[in-house]
Amino acid sequence: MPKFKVPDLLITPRERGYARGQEGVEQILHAALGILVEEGYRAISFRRIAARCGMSVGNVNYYFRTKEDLVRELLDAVISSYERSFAAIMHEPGATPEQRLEEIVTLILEDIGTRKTTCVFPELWALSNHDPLVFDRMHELYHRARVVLNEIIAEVNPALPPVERETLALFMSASMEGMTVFAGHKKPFRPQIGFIEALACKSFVYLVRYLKPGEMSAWQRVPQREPA
Amino acid sequence: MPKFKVPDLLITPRERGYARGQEGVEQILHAALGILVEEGYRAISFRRIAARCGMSVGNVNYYFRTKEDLVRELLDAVISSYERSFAAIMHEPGATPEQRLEEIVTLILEDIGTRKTTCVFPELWALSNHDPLVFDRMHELYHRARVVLNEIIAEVNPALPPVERETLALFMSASMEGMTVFAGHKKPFRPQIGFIEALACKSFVYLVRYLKPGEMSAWQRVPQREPA
DNA sequence: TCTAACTTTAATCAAGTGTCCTAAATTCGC
DNA sequence: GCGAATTTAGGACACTTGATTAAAGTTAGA
Repeated sequence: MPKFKVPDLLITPRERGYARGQEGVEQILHAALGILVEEGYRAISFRRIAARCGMSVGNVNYYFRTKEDLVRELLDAVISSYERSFAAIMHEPGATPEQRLEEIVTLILEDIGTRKTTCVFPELWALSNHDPLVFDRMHELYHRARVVLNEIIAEVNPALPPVERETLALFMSASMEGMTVFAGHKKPFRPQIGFIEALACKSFVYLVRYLKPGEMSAWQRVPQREPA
Repeated sequence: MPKFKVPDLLITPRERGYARGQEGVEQILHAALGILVEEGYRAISFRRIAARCGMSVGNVNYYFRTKEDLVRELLDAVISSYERSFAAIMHEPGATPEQRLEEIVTLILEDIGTRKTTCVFPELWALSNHDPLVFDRMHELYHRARVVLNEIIAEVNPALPPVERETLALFMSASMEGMTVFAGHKKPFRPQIGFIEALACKSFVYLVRYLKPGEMSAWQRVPQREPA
């Protein structure tokens, strides 16, 4: 049903080495992803990866000199895959903004139903609380997602000031991400995803269309103060 | 500004033992929470807890015979605290449904701004993917949150069928939870929380008020099929 | 063929884990 | 203040697991 599907990993080919070697890194990264999905981030180790893809520990370590290298490349492969999907939607010709919005909502809500996404993203969110590198890379991904939403909003409702446009994009993105915990893979509300998708689409389209410039600012009661 | 604030832990007193002992468990649980917040779930260990609250390892082990006991009681103390807050709002007399809805939105969006919540919940979401006990306890919490929302929706829009009411409650809950990653403690959009709160309140109130019975079902295009 | 790329084996070294035990110290109701 | 119940310290046990490396062997492809 969905037009696009996000691939598990987008691995950038190495510039040197045999074809066999490329196969090796891909095996390793897929094994690492498997462990991340099935047992969580902290379970990733050279030993476990080796066991999972029938390699020796030393060989895994040959491809990735340090664990940090490995994890960085793994996250990058996961995240890049999403970025390419967003870019595809953005450059899709001959679709109305509303159609593209519904496409994005469908893409994301279908994607959070996969085991990979349901498991990997909460892991990323938790990690990003302690690891600045993960924090940056993850928010770069979300930024690109919002760029697409922003563009759609600007097309439908050009009078809306940038701050309000961006807040709206953020609201939509966060709403969908939040669904992961409730309507993700094997989650209690996955069966209702049809209702959820419909509600999300309609309420987003309504907001995008009929939100009046300045309205959001007017709603705001007392400005929040930030603690030092 | 918010009427209610969710306490860090709600610890049920033991039935036997000295007062000193009760102090002990509280020290331990607070230390464990601190580690969970600062270093993540996997960092919790008897030794680290002991170090953090100036106790001996043996003593921590005396209060909690196994690590599983400790973690279970910790999560329960965290979660119970929320449940009590929801109950407080539910039984608040003399407030219109809309007022109570705005109160809940404010409570939750303020709460996700605390370091504790921003760190603990993503950890819970990740854990619940692998640990059935965490899964159950966490979804029990969210269920209670939705009960409150459901009641409000039913008051404002009694004609709405239960399924649609529940989907709407879910949508609101998930939208707010999703904000944790973006507008939580030290997250990029925390400063815009005023805008976000306003947008959330207004769009939720709008949905609750003007959603027509059967509308959600009509929007749904093709029913999703579940993979075996 | 011959060299660069791969692969294994085995080992090192370090840190950490939960749990249990004993013996001393302390609470606190009486 | 007595004394039993409770709390504390400290260490020992018995593992598991971790990243990383060195040396030797194998394979691929120009």
